[in-house]
Amino acid sequence: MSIKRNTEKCYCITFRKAARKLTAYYDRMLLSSGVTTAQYSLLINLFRSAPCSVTALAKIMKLERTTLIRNIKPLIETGLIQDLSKERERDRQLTVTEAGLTTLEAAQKLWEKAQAGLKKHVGEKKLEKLMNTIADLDYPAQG
Amino acid sequence: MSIKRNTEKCYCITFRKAARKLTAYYDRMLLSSGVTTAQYSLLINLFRSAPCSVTALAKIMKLERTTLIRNIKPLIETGLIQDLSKERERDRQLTVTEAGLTTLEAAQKLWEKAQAGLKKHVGEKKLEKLMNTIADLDYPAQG
DNA sequence: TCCTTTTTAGTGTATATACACTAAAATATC
DNA sequence: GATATTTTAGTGTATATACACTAAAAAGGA
Repeated sequence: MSIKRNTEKCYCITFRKAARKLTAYYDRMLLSSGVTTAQYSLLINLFRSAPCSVTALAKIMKLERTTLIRNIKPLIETGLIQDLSKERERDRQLTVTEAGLTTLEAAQKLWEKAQAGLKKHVGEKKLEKLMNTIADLDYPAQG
Repeated sequence: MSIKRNTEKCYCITFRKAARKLTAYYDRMLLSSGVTTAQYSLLINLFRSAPCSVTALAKIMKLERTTLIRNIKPLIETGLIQDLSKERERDRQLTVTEAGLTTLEAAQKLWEKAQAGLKKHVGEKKLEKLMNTIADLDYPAQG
């Protein structure tokens, strides 16, 4: 049994914590719109591509399709998204509803404030550099 | 109704995606140990501080206490963690079990490989810089 | 046309996360 | 010592995520 007590910081955990903090900031900013940051992302992406199937939207958003199905659910229930496809039709035709557009408009304004606030706080150059770095990151297949 | 179709990339969403990818890489690396990266993190942190209450561990890990309670559950069920506190005692006394230590030892070796693999792939300097940047990030309170 | 393959959607189950709330134990205060 | 306050744990509920699997529709090929 030889377990090291002191190890370097875990890159993964550090990253996850930062992502949570950042999410909390954005969610706080979007609070009055009634949607979360993930939901805003879903709405704006659907808005751009509607009418759109779940699979197509998942590809656009680079999200697991089954995750998207789950994320869409509360938005359909609250009437922000609707499915125009017919009974027994395979491809869904998701669109943003009128109510969804109203929400989206409000959320976008808040989101812009969030982006601007972050830029101001962190520094745009630093932020851009950071984003470019992490967006390009890919990982070893096996290690 | 004025919703912008083309906006800059969302810093939050970009970050979340990167965190998911990174997590997938670490989880893949730890697969044969039987624990996820988050569970490894929990185990090693508890190992360092045991016996330890939920609240204390949450502070150490900078995690929501109620989140930790939920994360601990499967580890108690699979016998990797145990609670030595007595009936009706308030403070929990969480410790890593023998089985937990065995798992932890294996997981730590894999985790080290994951860290090393990432360093090699991304470049240690770049990675360190990135981590320092994101660890220090804090966010506007209101925007 | 019939059969096979591919595509699409969805469910079951699980981890990870957090907020609001309750319950109870421990501590402080009078 | 009795009461008020603080601390600790835990549950209810919800979003976010992903893997394994099933079902059914659509497309392709013989």
